[in-house]
This record gives sequence, structure tokens and C-alpha cells, in this order.
Amino acid sequence: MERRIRLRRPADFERVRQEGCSLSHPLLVLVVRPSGFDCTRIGVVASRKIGNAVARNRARRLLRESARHLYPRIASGWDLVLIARPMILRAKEPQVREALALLARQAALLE
RNA sequence: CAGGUCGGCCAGGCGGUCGCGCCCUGCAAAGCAGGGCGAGGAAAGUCCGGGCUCCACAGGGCAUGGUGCUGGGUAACGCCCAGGCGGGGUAACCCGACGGAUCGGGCCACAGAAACAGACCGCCCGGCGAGAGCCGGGUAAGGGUGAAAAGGUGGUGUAAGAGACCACCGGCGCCCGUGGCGACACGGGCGGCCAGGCAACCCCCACCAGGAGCAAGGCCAAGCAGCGGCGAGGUGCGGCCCGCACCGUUCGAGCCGCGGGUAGGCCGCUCGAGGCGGCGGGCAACCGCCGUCCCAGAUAGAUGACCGUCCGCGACAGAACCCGGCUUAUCGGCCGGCCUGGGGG
RNA sequence: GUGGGUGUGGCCUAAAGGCAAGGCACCUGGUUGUGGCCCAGGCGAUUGUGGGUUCGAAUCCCACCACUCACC
Repeated sequence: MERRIRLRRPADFERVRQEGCSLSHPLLVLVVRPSGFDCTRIGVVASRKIGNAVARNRARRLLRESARHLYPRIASGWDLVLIARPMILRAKEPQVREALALLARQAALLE
């Protein structure tokens, strides 16, 4: 997933998590807020609760890969933050993608 | 063959599709195309040591902290190598904070007479007493206590005894000789056995250490607003004092409280005490010379997903300025040296 | 990145190198018509883990683990 469509700055993360709406699933949490631009940007978070550095990297990679496959079908003009939950370490990529698609449909971002 | 011990190495492979970061080249550019590179042996814990950067410059004294057999290696070390000594193991081999207890202070619970100073039961002598025994003195062999109580055996000696004396053995101190750079070892002589342990208690001795840390430090851009109180000292060095320098005591350094602004980008940023190969020196750690290679540089933080296939369904685990060590975690596999036991030729 | 702190029964705290103490909780009995309060008795500890120093370690030293705080 290219960096230009990623959330980068700490202030962006702070704004989305303060002002956005959140939807949860056992594997992850999705936070949504209108971006004010045409494009949609996505940020990925794994806290120390997930585990050590290897586990946190694994969780972020799963979320990024799922978002990459779904990105063309997601509506434009939103900022998304994906937060990993501990259960995600036991899942494989298609399950994570399915969970993300479910949350995106609930948020009316996906068809 | 079995068991042990020491050392070194590997860390799923191959093929395909989609995807990520950096660098180079081409195109005028957003970008696209091609090529190259892309986590570890511990990247970890942050327990030590250095490089690098800033703190204006260096000095003296007192503290504080660390290390602790000897020699060597190294940029340096609390690391490594070799050796000595002590301990463990049949052995290969492993382990060791391993300087000083007559400078001084402190501690050694309980038990025990007594924990570094003395005598409870004993033994012996003298006196008293009809006697049991009592009093005074000598003694430290035997008993008892304890983790620890004036070296062991045999003799001489004695009232009873005792290194009081003698022989041998063991330990300690001093002196001399030999070997070794040295720690130390071996041999000889003398001395008295005056008599403990703990310095991972203070301490003494020797050696070492200025402070902070890449959020160091430098550049660019953007933004802002002051007010009130205390006030003669404050800052540069971290602990203190001296010295030196700077700012300040009318125009107010600094501190405290309230309030206001920013949290973007670039450099540092990877070529290094570097890897590999050869030759030479050294027992080794390691060093020198020559050749050759370029091997992550991210900044919400790049290595992943899916499919096929093989083995045994693959552990611990992710660079964040860089190196040298230590320690800890780790499924399993491969190679080699040595030791012990058994069997065969 | 740097520098501190803590770890003791289920919980909260004690303990100058010498038998790990107390309160709450829990259990049993008493008191009461019943429960609480109260009284008596009892159970319950690898002192975070592993080594070392010492005759002897919760205490001293080293390494590790977990939690936690402060600063930039």
C-alpha cells in the first residue's frame, strides 16, 4: 500500500480517533472520519497489548494487506484508522479481509 | 557402539502471481519503465566499554563510583587469550570478586566457663575439717558447648600438666639460592608455635573514571502577547570548595504563578576499529601486508499475502547513530577435536 | 535514550545477618430466636526466579523476570 494514501502525521491519527466513529470486530477496530479531500487515507495501529515487535509487525502487515485488496472498492473522501486486536494473531489474511469488509459495509463505505 | 566433554556452522529450500522501501539510469515533470539492494545470531535486555556530537578553556583539593592473582591482546573494557594458585570430576574438562585481617573501628545470635578473653566439670598441690566437703593456688591433657576454642603422632618431663623440651610430619613468618618477564614453584637455613573468622561491613593499598546524549548537534520554514509576585545573586560542571570567565544588583539576572505560540521539512545517516581470500608473525587472543567487494537506512516506521512442490508443518525473535563484549531466549539439524566404558581385528 | 522505585500467606503492611510478626479475610466453637458486632481457637509463606559470600541470607553481592514512575 503506497505511502501517499497512508495516514502519516500524529495529528491526523489524533483527529480521526477523537472525532471519528468507531466500529468493532473481534479481530480489529475501524475508526472513520471525513477527510475533506477526494482521496481516502488509511492508517494502521498495533499497540503493545498485541505483543512484542514481531507480533505488532505481523498485525500491521495483515491489516495493510487486507486494506490494499479492498481499497479500489472503498468510497473516496474518508480517513480510516485500523486498530489491531490480540485475536488477529491467530487469523490468516482472508479472514482479516472479510472482517474489514464487514465493518466497511456497516459504515456504508463499501457498496 | 554407548555415554560424556569442548568448539564451529545453518536458521526451511525451489518455482509462480500480486504488493512495499531505498539507490542508480532514461524521459521536461507528477509519474512511468529498466536494473540493483533490502533484518539477526541474538537485531533483544540495556549490564559494561569506546567512537561521534555539544557543553568557552584548562588547573588544584576533598568527596563519589568502579575494577581487584600474573603476563599479554585491544580504540577501550567488568571482555578475550595464555599461565599460576585453589576447588570439583575416573578422565577429557569445568568453576573461582583470587590484593590486604600485627593501621584502626565494627560484628560473630543461641549454646557455652570463655568468641579473643578467660576456667564449668575435671586433674594436681597446700590449708581447714571426724566426714561429705569448703577455701587458696597451679594446669589446659581429658569431658561438655558451638560453624569456629592455644597443630598431629610418639617420647622426655612433672605434684598434675602443657612446644616447656626432643624427633618426624603439617602449616605460618623472615632470609638465601635455583628456574620463570611475572604470579609462583622447588630446595636450604633460622624463628617461635603469641592463640580465629568476616573486608560481596566500614576501611587501607594499587589502578581507572569530566558531564550529557543522534529527541546529541546544525540548517530552513511557520507562529506568538504579555501580566502579576518574589528578588541579589545567577550561569558556565555533573557532588562540594578554591580559582577563572560571563550576565546582573537605578534601566531587574534568575525563580514562581497565570496566559499565549509551535510540534513541519532537510542534514547528521551510513565506507566501517568493515566483510571475504591469500601470505607472514605469534602457543593463542590478535596483529601486519597484499588483493578484492560495497552489503538496510526507515520516520505511524519498509520483507507480506496467495498458490504449487519437497522434508520433519520451521524455534527464539524485527535494524532506528555506529562498533567491541557480556547476559538472557531458542524447535531442530550438520561438522570436527578430545575423554571414559564395552566389543571386534 | 537516560535515571530511579517496588516485589513477603487470598488482600494490606512489619521484620540493624540469627525462630518470618500483625491486621483484614477464611474455617471451627461460644454468645444470640436468627444474622452482624464481640470472645476463644485454628488453617494459610519456594520472602519474584537462579546463583554466590557467610557457620547462618527476606536482609549483603551478581545475573534474570514482572510491574511501575520521572525526564528529554
